[in-house]
Amino acid sequence: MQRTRFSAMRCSLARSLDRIGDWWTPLILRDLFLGVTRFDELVEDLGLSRNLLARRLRSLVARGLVRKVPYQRRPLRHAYLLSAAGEALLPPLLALTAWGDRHAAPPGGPPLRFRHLGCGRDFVPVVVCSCCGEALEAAAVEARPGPGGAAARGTRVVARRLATKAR
Amino acid sequence: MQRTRFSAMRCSLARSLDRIGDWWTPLILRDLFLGVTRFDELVEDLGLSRNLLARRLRSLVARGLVRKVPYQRRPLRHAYLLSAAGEALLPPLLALTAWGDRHAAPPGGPPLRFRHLGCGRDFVPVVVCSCCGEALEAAAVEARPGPGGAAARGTRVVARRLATKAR
DNA sequence: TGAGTGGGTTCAATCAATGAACTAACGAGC
DNA sequence: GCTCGTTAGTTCATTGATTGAACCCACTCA
Repeated sequence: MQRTRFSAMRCSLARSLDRIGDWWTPLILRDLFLGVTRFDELVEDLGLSRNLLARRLRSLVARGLVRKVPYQRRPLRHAYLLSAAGEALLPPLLALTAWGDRHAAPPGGPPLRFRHLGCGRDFVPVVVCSCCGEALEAAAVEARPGPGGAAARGTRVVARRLATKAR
Repeated sequence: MQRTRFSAMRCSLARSLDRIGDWWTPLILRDLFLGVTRFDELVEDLGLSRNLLARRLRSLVARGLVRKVPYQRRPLRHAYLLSAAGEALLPPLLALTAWGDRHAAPPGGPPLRFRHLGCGRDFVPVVVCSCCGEALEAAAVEARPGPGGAAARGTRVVARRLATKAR
């Protein structure tokens, strides 16, 4: 009767959520990106229990999203830094943040702004098509079966549904 | 001792997670987008308890991400459809899915492919800068304080850290 | 009248999160 | 040598969330 894990599902969103879908995990990753990288800083910033933070960090390190790196010796102390895979999560999380700015904004406007060092300006993240560069909208996206598809838990009905337009 | 809600945090990522961060919720939204829109279909596809699905759908409808729409009368039956705000979540979720394809791929390759009806080709979602159109990378993004920022829970340390580079 | 369908609710058992208290290694100062 | 302060955790009881099974109800069709 353990909580259902998503890792076995034949769906990349489920497999992403298996890595970062736990309560607090995306906020921990955000803090690591923002430079809040030490255990006690994370506890103070987020206000979560030390207990849970330790467990989440262990899991993130084990899955290769975070590295535990010493920032001083004598006494030995560690900071938690994003790995390459962890940094690759930033753009999706930024896109989610932008959704929050638009559809769940806190009083007073966006709490954080982001500047792109490439062009030097404040920006909004936009998700575009890799082929034509156009901004994506739900109505213009069609799902089709991929090579790794299967009718496992999480795609039982979806697999049937997609098979019809397999082409 | 209730589970910490993220809604009061002065951080748009936290406020997004307050809406869709619950266990199962992003997968429910994915299924609605893929056309799995009825209660029993969702139960069969995902394998979650009817109990929990009912609670999640109620919450999504209450928050305006999903609409409950009759698809037949006699007997009256409802389908759950994405609202405009719910559809706006698709691009961020697609970006997260693409991360899963790269960094947590299931055996056999991507389970789903997506086609952009704008250009007619299969694509990968890319998160770009709204100003220059360049693909975003963590190293080229700098966070700065916004108008709605504050040192509440979730941004205690972050707010201090950002104040130094306020200008 | 009886079975079937779709869409839920109720309930007990177990897992996960919370918050407080505790541990431990080390250095600094007296 | 001894105590105090830092940093980074661990342990534990309490409460909340998830699970899976069983049940309910309105409605239709044979």
